[in-house]
Amino acid sequence: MVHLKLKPKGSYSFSETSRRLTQFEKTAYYQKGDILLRTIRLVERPLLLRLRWMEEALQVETDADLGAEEVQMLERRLRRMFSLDVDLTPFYEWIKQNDPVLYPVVQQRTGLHFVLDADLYECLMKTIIGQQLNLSFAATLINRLVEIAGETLRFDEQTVIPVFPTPEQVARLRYEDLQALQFNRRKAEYIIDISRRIVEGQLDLSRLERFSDDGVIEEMLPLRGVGRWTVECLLLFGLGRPNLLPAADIGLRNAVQSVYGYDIRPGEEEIRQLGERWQPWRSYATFYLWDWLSQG
DNA sequence: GGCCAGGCTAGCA
DNA sequence: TGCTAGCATGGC
Repeated sequence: MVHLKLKPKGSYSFSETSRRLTQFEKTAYYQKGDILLRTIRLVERPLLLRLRWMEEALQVETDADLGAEEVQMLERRLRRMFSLDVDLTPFYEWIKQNDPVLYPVVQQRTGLHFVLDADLYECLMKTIIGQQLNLSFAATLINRLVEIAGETLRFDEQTVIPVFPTPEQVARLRYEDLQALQFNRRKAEYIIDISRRIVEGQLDLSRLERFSDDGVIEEMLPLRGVGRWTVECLLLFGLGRPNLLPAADIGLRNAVQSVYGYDIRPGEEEIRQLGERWQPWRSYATFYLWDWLSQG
């Protein structure tokens, strides 16, 4: 058994951060009392993690038998997933000085951090599925894909937790399998075709870590099913880039309209202009506005 | 019932 | 180069 105790840098609110995972996203995380269950793959190997917040740290347990190197790898992965090394103090100071309208929205959520997906493949698949759908239906479809293609790990007698499928597992599906789950034909093709490209070695997502934001956009945009918004989500929820502004996103535009009191919904260009004052924290400004939107 | 969802592609001018 | 129908369904 492995037990990690991961302390965050700066002010970190686990209740704010995890609230989104169980109430809002409704995929990947499962609540068992005060424990949060999550499966991830550590070098292909599926692990069931038990997470909880105690003594101002993220406490992580798994029954898996891991070597010292794997434990280190797991620790790095989790620090990154939960943004434990992102100190938001300068962000709060910056918004206080530069954006009095956004400041109350930010202040209400002090300590709220991004939770990244477990890996880039999972993030890409979820984002493509979520294109243009309302979030609850998107979650339904994601759960159906996980169920049809992935394996499961057992937590206790009654509780079995699914593991997000590998590209190999999704590549084996037929388009019709996903259509039967109420995916539209084209979305079924995007998901399976991209998975097959990864399996065949034509697409290597791990290379993206080293690219600039624009480099990632340039690399990913030619893929069928991947538009600008999808890459922006990959940069936010897969790579954790801090200064990304998905200016065309309908949710961000709606939130800006309400918070800043615009008569009509602002366009992409207006969002870009407004976003200038959030530099170099545009990802977190966006994230807090999204959260404001889903919370009211 | 109608319109909109944290879009994207293909087809057309 | 720029515009738009169609997608598959849930939620309001």
